[in-house]
Order: sequence, then C-alpha cells, then structure tokens
Amino acid sequence: MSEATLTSQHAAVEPKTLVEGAYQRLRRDIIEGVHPPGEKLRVEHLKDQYEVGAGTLREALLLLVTDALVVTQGQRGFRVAPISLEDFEDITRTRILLETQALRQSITQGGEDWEAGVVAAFHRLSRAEQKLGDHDTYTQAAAEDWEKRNRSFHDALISASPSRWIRHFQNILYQQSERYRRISLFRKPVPRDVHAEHQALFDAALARDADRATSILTDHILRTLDSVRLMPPDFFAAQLKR
Amino acid sequence: MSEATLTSQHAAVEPKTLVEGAYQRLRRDIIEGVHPPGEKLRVEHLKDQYEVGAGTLREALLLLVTDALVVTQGQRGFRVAPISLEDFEDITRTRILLETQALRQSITQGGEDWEAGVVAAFHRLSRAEQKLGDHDTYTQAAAEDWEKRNRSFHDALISASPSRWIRHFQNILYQQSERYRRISLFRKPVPRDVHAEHQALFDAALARDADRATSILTDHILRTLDSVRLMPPDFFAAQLKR
DNA sequence: TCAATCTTTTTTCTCGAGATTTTTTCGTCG
DNA sequence: CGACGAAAAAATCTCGAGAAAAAAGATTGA
Repeated sequence: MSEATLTSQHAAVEPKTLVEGAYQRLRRDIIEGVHPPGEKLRVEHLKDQYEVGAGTLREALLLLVTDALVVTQGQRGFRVAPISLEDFEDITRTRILLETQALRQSITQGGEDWEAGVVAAFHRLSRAEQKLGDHDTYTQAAAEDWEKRNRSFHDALISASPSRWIRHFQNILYQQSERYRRISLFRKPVPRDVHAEHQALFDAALARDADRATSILTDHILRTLDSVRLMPPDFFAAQLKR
Repeated sequence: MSEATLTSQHAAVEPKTLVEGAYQRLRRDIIEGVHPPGEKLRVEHLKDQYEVGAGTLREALLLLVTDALVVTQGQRGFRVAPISLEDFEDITRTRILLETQALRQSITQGGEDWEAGVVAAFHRLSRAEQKLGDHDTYTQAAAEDWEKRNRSFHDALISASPSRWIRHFQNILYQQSERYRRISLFRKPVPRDVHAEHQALFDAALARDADRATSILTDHILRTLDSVRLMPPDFFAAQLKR
C-alpha cells in the first residue's frame, strides 16, 4: 500500500533518510517552542546544530512548510510560523468543523475494530491522567506521555472516518494547536477536569450517540481556547523578527 | 503583512527563485496531466527538462508535497500522486464541507468590497461562458480562460471568510479536483448548463440567502462528481507504476 | 542629527560530484 | 523452466563550494 500518500505526519516512523531525521527533530523543537514563533531559521547555523549538510537542512525546512510550521518567502530564507490569538481561534474553529464531522462518520460507520481501538486508547489515557492526578508522581515525562496518549485517543475516535483528507487536515491542525498549548500552558499541569470530559466523550461515542458526542467534542476543543485567551495581552506581540 | 504565511498556493506570483519557477511549471504540468498520476518523477531526467540543477529540482518536488500533488517515500524518490474514484469522492465531499462553511461566513460577514469582487468575477466568468457557448469561437485558449475565471469566481465568493485555514485547505482541494477534471473531461466543452448554476449561486449570494446559496453550491460541486463517475471503469486502473 | 549612498559582511540560493541505496540484469543451480 | 543470488546499472541522497542576493555597517553631505 502506498501508505505515504497522505499523512506523512507524525507517527514514530523510523527516519529512512537524513532529511526525514532532521525534519522530525526540527518539527519537535518547533512544537515544543525551542524555536519560538517568528524566529529566523538560518541554514548555516542549524546545519551544525542538527549535524547535516546545508542542502539537507533546506529540504527538511521545505518539508516543514507542508505542516505550516515554517514559512518561506522568496529570497529571504525560512522562519518559524508566527502565532496570534486570531490564528488560534481560526485553528480551533476549523478543527471543530473537521473533527466533529470525522467523529460523526466514525460513530456511524465504525466497526468492532474501531470500538476496540477507542477502548484501548481511552484506557491508556485514563492511566496517564491518573498519574497526573497524583501530584507525587507528576513529572515532565508523565506530561509528555499524557500528550501522546491524548492525541492517540483523539486519533482513535476519528480513525473510522473514511475521509483521508479530513484526517490529513485534522493532523495538521492538531499539530498546530499542540504548539499553542505547549507554548502557552508551558508545562503547567492540565488544569480543568479533563478526565471527566474524556469519559463523557468516550461514553457517547461507544453509545453511538453522534449528536451528543460531537457536542461534547466541540466544548472540549473550545475549552482549550480559554487557556490561551488567559495569556497576558502582550504575549503574542513578543515575536522575534530578526 | 506576512502574506506568505498560508496560501503559497496558486496566484500569478512572479517566481523570485529558480525553485519557485520549477515548482510552478511542475505543478501546472501535473495538473494538466503532462505528468500522469502515478508516474515516477526521476530527478536526473527532469532537471534537464526544467533546466535546473538536481538539488533545485528536488526542492521543487518537496514543495509539491505540500499540495499533495507529489508523494515521496523513504529512499525511493518521488511520484505523481495517484488518483482514484474514492479519492475524488473524498475530495468532493471535503470540499463541500469547507467551501459551504466559507461561503456562509462570507455571506454573513462580507462587506461592500466582497460584493463588488463577486459582481466583477461573475461578470468576467459570464463573458467567458458566452464565448464557450458560441461554438465558432471555441478554442483551447478560451477553455483555459474559463478555468481561470471559474476559479476566480469561486474564490471571490468565499473571499470574505475570516478563516485563513479553511481557505488554505480549500485551495489545495480545488487544485486537486482541477486535476481530476482536466484528466477526465480532457478538453471537452463544459457539458451541462453550468452558467445557470453560476447565475443562481450569484443571485443567492448577493441576496444574502446563505441556506439557498450553500445548497446550490453543494449541488454544483456534486455535479462535477458525475462527470468523473462516467469514466470507463478501468480508467483509474491505468496508472503507471514504474 | 538625520538621511542617503556606498562598502562590507552575512545569508541564501544554486550547482556538480561523490557515497548509499535501490532496482535491474544476468548467470547458475535445482 | 523457474528460482535464487550475485554483479552491474540506475537512481537517490548527501555534501561542500561558488554565485547571487539581502542585510548590516560605514561614509559622506546637508
């Protein structure tokens, strides 16, 4: 199967080439804020940092344009995609549009394998949330783990959607919003009672109640908007321009 | 303004670099079917054809991955994205989802400048359709012209949508469906009475009747599906694999 | 002091050649 | 005759250096 058709995205795919390796590491660093929004990405600098040739790094940067994590203009090199509150609102709303549609399709058309995947992902996520609840065992690694499992859960929910394109776009948007979350919340323990939301979402999905599930999902996604809205007003203004 | 943020897409932007030039010509050739779906894109061959270096051509191909017109897998080079009936159905449905949403927003929030743009684009499109109606003046150039103006009209309709992301994704999908149309219809004069549809769409939009407009738009987009469905059954099977 | 112009420095873009990997070819064996 | 495997060919991937462009800095004149 030509599995590489869409969704070159995420996944722990072993990099078969130096370009892919540099691409994955760069993407992680951008999402985690190592390279903050607006930062100039100078090839001559980064090629040493990532231990590849100049041309190779250029190609990795070009691949990141696909994810809209890097922008390029004419003869002026590369730059980390800027962020703004309007952009995040746009991302959130568009994500809701796509993800609710995909969820609806999954609930309608998903089979036993879909159910099994959802159950498994929810279970793993619950365990991670349990860990985060115990303040004794809260660690950086546990938070990273939660991020991964949270995504897996959302992916599992919509995995039965027959639309590759919706899933493709959803991947891009999820990645984008993850960057906003990482940068804004910045390693703050997950605040609101997110487990209850996940539980409700899980119940509605398995009960095949599409209307209820999409409604919960919408609220769920919208709530992440509030966290970002609470950032200091000048937060988005502080973007490196040179 | 950082206009290059999203939508590096289309537009008659003067290529400021060899990579961009090769990218634009390659994209045109893929959409027009010069490089058919599934074709292997060998760098050593193409670099002579497009008169650039190997590295430069590689970068152009990487940019086309953004548009999902080219796929790349690991250590096995580049390939024109394959096509299939399911893919086109997916493209069509996803396009409807995004484009109706954008149209609704435009109708709700569009101002005078939006109206003016729609009126102008519709006028230009009508003239082109008039020309195509006269079978005397039917030419290849006129058909090309119609393609451009048709896209401009659709763009104008949704131009007042505040969502850059929806417009970004819509651009990609429109480009995709254009490739399907070009390959399948293959320079056949636009069959059905498309002008009447455009007229109805135009009227509903300017009357600010969002429900009617989106309904017409949905039918309008769906109808292009029929043309492709009428292709011979083995049409999609004939994809070059080497 | 400020603005404009010229020079220097930095950065991007481009190319060709070498190293790896994949694909094809071809001979050998069961 | 088909299958297996090694050698050859082709293609991809990678790198460093040179050309072109942009940015930074210095100089001059009002």
